[in-house]
Amino acid sequence: MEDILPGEIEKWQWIEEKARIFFEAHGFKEIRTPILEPTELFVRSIGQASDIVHKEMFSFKDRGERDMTMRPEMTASVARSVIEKGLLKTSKSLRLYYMGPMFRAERPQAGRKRQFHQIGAEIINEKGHSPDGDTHVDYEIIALLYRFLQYAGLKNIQLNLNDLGEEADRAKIRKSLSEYFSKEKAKLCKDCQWRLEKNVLRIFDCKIHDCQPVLNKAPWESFAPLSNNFKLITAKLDSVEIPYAVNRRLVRGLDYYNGIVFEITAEGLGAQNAVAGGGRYDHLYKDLGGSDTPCTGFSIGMERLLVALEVQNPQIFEAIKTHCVYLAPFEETPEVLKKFNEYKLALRERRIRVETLARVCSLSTHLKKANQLGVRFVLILGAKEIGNQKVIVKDLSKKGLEGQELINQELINSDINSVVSYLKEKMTLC
RNA sequence: GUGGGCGUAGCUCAAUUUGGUUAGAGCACAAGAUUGUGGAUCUUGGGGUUGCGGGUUCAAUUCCCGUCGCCCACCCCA
Repeated sequence: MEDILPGEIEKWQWIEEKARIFFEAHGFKEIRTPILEPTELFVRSIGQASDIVHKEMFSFKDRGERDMTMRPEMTASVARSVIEKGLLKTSKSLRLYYMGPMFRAERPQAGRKRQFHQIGAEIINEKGHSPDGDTHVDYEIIALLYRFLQYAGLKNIQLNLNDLGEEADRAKIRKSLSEYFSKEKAKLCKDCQWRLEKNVLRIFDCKIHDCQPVLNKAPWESFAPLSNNFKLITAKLDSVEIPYAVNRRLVRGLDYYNGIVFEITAEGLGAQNAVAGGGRYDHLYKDLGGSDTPCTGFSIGMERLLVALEVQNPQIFEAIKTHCVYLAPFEETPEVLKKFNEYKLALRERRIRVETLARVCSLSTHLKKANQLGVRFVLILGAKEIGNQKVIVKDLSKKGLEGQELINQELINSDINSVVSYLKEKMTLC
């Protein structure tokens, strides 16, 4: 588990702000639930046989001997909360988003932490408009995820889709797959033989070389051809030019998924290249004691998203620098010090971050300091400026005297708002 | 849960092969050269329980045992 320190936290604040703006604009409301839940919640939702439940949860008994678990994902917690608080009694459907820490006790690896963070969204009990039915909601959640990642600045987004089949057919599909793999059992690795007993779909995740021929020859298509709904969804994605690939071997490790599932991968993440994943889960609410509630949702790994963004474009977080002004008074006259304090106060009152050295020192020392602090703009203030009724705004991103501008100081005195808005405009332009 | 690798200054590493003086360097940090224009250079300075515990030895960063942590991959997921 990791500390997130100043210098790094700005990136997190940046992506969190983007997420809030984006999801609120799409009609989603934030939900926050406790990190601790009864273990039973995750066993019933994610599934007893899943890797997450049987070997990756931080679980313990509390003082009342209750079995508690630190949440390994958020969908089950959201469902629990919606059912418990009766949110669907006062509104027919819900659009919720969340962000926060999740916990899985795995062996660490590139792009994998035991405490990691997710941003996710769920569309709950929203029926699509006929004649497309629920497929419109599936399309919307996929498009939402895709557009958000674009908005965050991610490039080369690879979207993979699969259709796990309609509920009515699921038992049949599993049975058929089990029959097929049982015949080939001798050719499968130990893990796959275990999966055959516990959860046959997961066999498709196997990367062992010797298993591949058997997996590739699995007659998926004859048992579970792509449904009409799936075709409707891909047609919609085609129409808005969201590229995707159909991957019949994409199965997910959380048992509550049915119907369409999806995953997004990005480059630069090592072996753990999945940035986001999700899908339809129509039976979770009923399994947890609620009523029949069709749902779909996704979650994004924040650590992986930040890594991918930085790998693709190392300059992407530079913009964070611009929201700050350095004040450089370098002559110790009463007039300079008085002006210095006026500017400092005025800027801070307008919530512009101001950096400065506590003591008066040479201009070159000030500039050096401003540069170290990663500040973009410097307000230069000396006796000459006082005399000229001007102040110098220096843009450090430009070399030499190129990025300097003079502002009439009377303007600043008579209307501080105009100076602040001048600076704010400069900052947002960056 | 499985396999491999690594723990020495804030960071990246050297010294360990063959045990031997005060554990070094670069970067970063602090002060100055430098009181009107930054990222450079030079000088000086502060920084270490060599992951932790035990053992062998006159002597352990170095050898042995244990332990903890981290990294990479598998499994699986974000």
